[in-house]
Amino acid sequence: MTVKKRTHYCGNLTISNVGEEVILMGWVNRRRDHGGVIFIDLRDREGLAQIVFNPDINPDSHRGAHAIRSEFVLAVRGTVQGRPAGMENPDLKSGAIEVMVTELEILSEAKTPPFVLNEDAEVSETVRLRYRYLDLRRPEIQKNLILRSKIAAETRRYYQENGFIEVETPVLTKSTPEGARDYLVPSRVNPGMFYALPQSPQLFKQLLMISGFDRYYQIVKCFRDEDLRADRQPEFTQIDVEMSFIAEDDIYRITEGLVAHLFRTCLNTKLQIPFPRLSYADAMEMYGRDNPDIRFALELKDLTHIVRNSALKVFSEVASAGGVIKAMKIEDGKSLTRKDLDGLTDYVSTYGAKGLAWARVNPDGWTSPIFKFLTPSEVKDINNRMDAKEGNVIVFLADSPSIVNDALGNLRNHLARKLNLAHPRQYSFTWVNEFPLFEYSDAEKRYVSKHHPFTSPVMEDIPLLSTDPGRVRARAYDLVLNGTEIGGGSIRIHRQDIQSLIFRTLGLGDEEARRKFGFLLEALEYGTPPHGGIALGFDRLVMIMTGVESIRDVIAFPKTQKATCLLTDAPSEVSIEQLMELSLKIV
RNA sequence: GGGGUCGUAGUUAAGAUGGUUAUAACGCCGGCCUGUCACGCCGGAGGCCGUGGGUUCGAGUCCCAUCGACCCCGCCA
Repeated sequence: MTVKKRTHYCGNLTISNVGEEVILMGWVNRRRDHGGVIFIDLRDREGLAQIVFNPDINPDSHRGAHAIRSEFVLAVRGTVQGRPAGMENPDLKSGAIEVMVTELEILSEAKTPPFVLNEDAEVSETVRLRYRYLDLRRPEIQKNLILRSKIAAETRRYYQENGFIEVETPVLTKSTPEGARDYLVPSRVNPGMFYALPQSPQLFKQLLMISGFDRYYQIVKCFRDEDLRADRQPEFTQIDVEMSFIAEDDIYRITEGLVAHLFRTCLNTKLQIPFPRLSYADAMEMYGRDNPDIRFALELKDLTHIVRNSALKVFSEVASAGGVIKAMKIEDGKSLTRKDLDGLTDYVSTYGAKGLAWARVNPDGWTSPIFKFLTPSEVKDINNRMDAKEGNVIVFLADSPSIVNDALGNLRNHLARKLNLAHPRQYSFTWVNEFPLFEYSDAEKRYVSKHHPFTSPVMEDIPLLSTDPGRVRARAYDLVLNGTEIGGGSIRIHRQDIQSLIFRTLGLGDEEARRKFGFLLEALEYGTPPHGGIALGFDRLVMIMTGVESIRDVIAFPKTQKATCLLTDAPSEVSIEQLMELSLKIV
């Protein structure tokens, strides 16, 4: 056989290659047999090229081409020629040319694939994941992973050029309390002992600052044994960053620079930096969530002061019980039918809301189930507060602050999707900061860190640690893109005494703190620079940059919602010998 | 742990109120076809209706359980 070495990618051939003899290797995307001439679309990662088998030109190859089926792997030698006039295919990058085959070698035959993968045929995800290696042949998926690779490469380039050092941290490490459930790995040489897979390299990057690396980054796998969602996998990737001798602004600036660099180099999109900043309190007040999508307005307005003494009991009773009444104005209320409005009540019920009131604004009042319970002045005050005009719809929710914010904050996103208020190709970033340091856990009956226990409190709030921990603000910040938290970080505690104070507030005794984090507390005593950092959710960033809805579409071999792999069938049982070697017994 | 949607040829789906042999499209196989590109035309094969139980003279269809996929709540410092 004389066919030897590939000379070109199929998808890269253009009119400029006409006349050249080329050797292509790739998969059969589709075969069109006309009895005489046979056309095959040959596919590789760069695209398609039409190759032609003509009995008059090369009878041998033409005979061989009869046996060819979908997904066979071929090597062909041939000459690039311009297509006859009128035969060009404008849908194909290489549509102006074709390759007249002079020599064919079938490198590999293929079983008929379980699903057609050469067009956007809809296939269930179960089948796709079962045969992921075939699914990954589809250009749409390849495109995502190729962009992911580029984003990773540009991330490394950016941090390298800005004086950051990539350091790898252990995957087998120590289980720590607080935070997500750990994945555990038994130690054979230490029976009864376990490593944990890292939820993030948090402590290691702080130790690296103590070691004097000054600027660290890493693109790193993290593991959290929690339930999955459309944007959550048990193993995921972070862009992890830490810097010494800095404050919040330094993190903001370097991170804005990264994101702008990535969008410019990978999407050819110019971002407006610096990004706007929003306090946690303002975000909750205006948007009901700490990760607001600010591509659209739909702001929440507090009406509690207006309806506190209303004859409408749901309002007055909630207000006197310490709850709030908030409302949202939908500009184009006419697009919502009565049925739609009732549907919104169902929607908010998943967030614990017991009901949702609505009002259509007319010139002479409202069309609303609650209209007759409100005084004309209450209606007028609400209209003024909401800046309501004819044709608007106002929705109201009365409940505890957390339910109102949760329900309306999610309803806000829901409505934006339903009414197409958010442009998919618009990228609206915002920083959210001044988070509370702690939140009270009803389940554990104690304060827990909202970010993590190494987050520095705002200095002037330190006295509150002993009197009112819930009011202590953290030097923490999240980066939010189009309503998704794509990153978060903080300025860390660099003093051992304050770190101990925080542990105590969390209900962690000195002895326990020593046992769990002794190495960090000790390290803090050996000269620790002020430091802080951030971690960006790499998969989520790639999701938004590729425009896909599922994190599984940017991960080559993702897990199902039950955290299994349909391809490898992991997790699976292990032999009794393996268990014995690890001193493990299944309970 | 909880709520919801779904499961029928290889794939995607249709199968009112239970009733002969379970449909269609694409794919697959065979034949014809020398300019197609979602090629076309003719013919054909292909099914434990996710699984197990129940109701019934009779179940793809009704009931119960169970398995699996997806979305959501809780959870995710």
